[in-house]
Amino acid sequence: MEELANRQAYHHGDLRSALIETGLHLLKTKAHGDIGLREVARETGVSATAVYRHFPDKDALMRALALAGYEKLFDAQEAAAAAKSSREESFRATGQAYVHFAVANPALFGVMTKYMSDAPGEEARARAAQARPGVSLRENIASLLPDGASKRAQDVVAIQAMALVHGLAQLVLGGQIPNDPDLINAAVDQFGNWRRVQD
Amino acid sequence: MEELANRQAYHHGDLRSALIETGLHLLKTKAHGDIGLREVARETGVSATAVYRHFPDKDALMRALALAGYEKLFDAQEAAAAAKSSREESFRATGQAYVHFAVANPALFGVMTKYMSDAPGEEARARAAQARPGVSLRENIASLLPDGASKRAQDVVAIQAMALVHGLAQLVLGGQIPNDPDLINAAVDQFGNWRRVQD
DNA sequence: ATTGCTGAGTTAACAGTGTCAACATAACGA
DNA sequence: TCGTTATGTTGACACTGTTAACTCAGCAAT
Repeated sequence: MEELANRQAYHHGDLRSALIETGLHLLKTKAHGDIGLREVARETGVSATAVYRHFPDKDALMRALALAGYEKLFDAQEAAAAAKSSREESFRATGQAYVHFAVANPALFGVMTKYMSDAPGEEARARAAQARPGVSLRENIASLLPDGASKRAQDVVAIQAMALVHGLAQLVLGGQIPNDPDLINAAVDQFGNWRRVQD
Repeated sequence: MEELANRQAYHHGDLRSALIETGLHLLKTKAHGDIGLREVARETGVSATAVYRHFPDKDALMRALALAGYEKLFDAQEAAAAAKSSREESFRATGQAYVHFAVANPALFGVMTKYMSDAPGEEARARAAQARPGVSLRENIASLLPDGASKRAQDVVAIQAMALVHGLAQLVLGGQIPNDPDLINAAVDQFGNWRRVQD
């Protein structure tokens, strides 16, 4: 029986990975709305309480999914920036990649923002992964500033860049601004323009 | 008995208002996390199913709360902008008011973004109220553009302004950037600077 | 090899949720 | 005064996250 085989497989410890995998799969097809602990357990072909052998509670499972999402997002940003040569083009690519990732994976992005926010005693790896997309933007934008720019100026510009792409993503997902790639890209691009003339 | 008096009062039709009121009260004290239909009914001193005489389902109740929130936000923006004289100062004030409102009412703001997004067949009043804060920003920012600015340029700048303030709010609430009013205000202010030099 | 322990899964149950159906009753117009 | 209708009620259903008690595979040590 394949069930027996699966159960034996899970017994070696890859149930945790399997849960995350089906979780990501569910989020890919959901588009909107939350995902349930029982739902992912059921879809994995395992009892609901089996989840608790690998995660202390639902939040922990969702944070693991969020972590996987942030890693995917970071990969997408790197891939987008790799093709570009200039620093400015790299910044634009990473920013646009952020928004496009959110639009392409709305449910996953929702989980990322909902469960990764303010992670209290999370492991260092998780916090690092979450911060990476922001750091990515931060480095690219900092390289565009004048050499003598103050740390304060760098902070402000970095925060603006993060807020711009995060806000764009959220507004498009919320339907408050149309999902028009040209418009989105223009909004990101002109931020780069701004930086060049700024103080 | 006050209970009897309340029930009689509700019978005249102000239960709907009462539910919204206690809902807003609950959101004020919650800080984080969702609110429940049964919870607000219980707190109002009424049975859970009574809610269904005034709202078709939980989503409708939450959208009503979101609507009330948007109206409050708009009032806060107007109050902040009223004191200012120049258009540029008005824009800054409305933008900062947006972020500060979100930080001051995190749970309510969460409901606004979660339930007001993509309202399908909502009444015109609701959509209008939701759009008002954005319109507020839009008008203020448009007035800063050169007279001959294309509609496209206006759209892009308006979207950037909305994304900036919305993103700032979300990032502060998520703990991804520190809740430092000076930093936030600086981020909003320098967006105004940018506009002035832009093409 | 048997024994016993531990890790990883199971079922059963509990509190809580949103929602529906059936019932009660207050308020008002004929 | 008497229905009718709007506005409440209780009871139930399916679902959720979570806990407790149980089963049992697989490995370590005698």
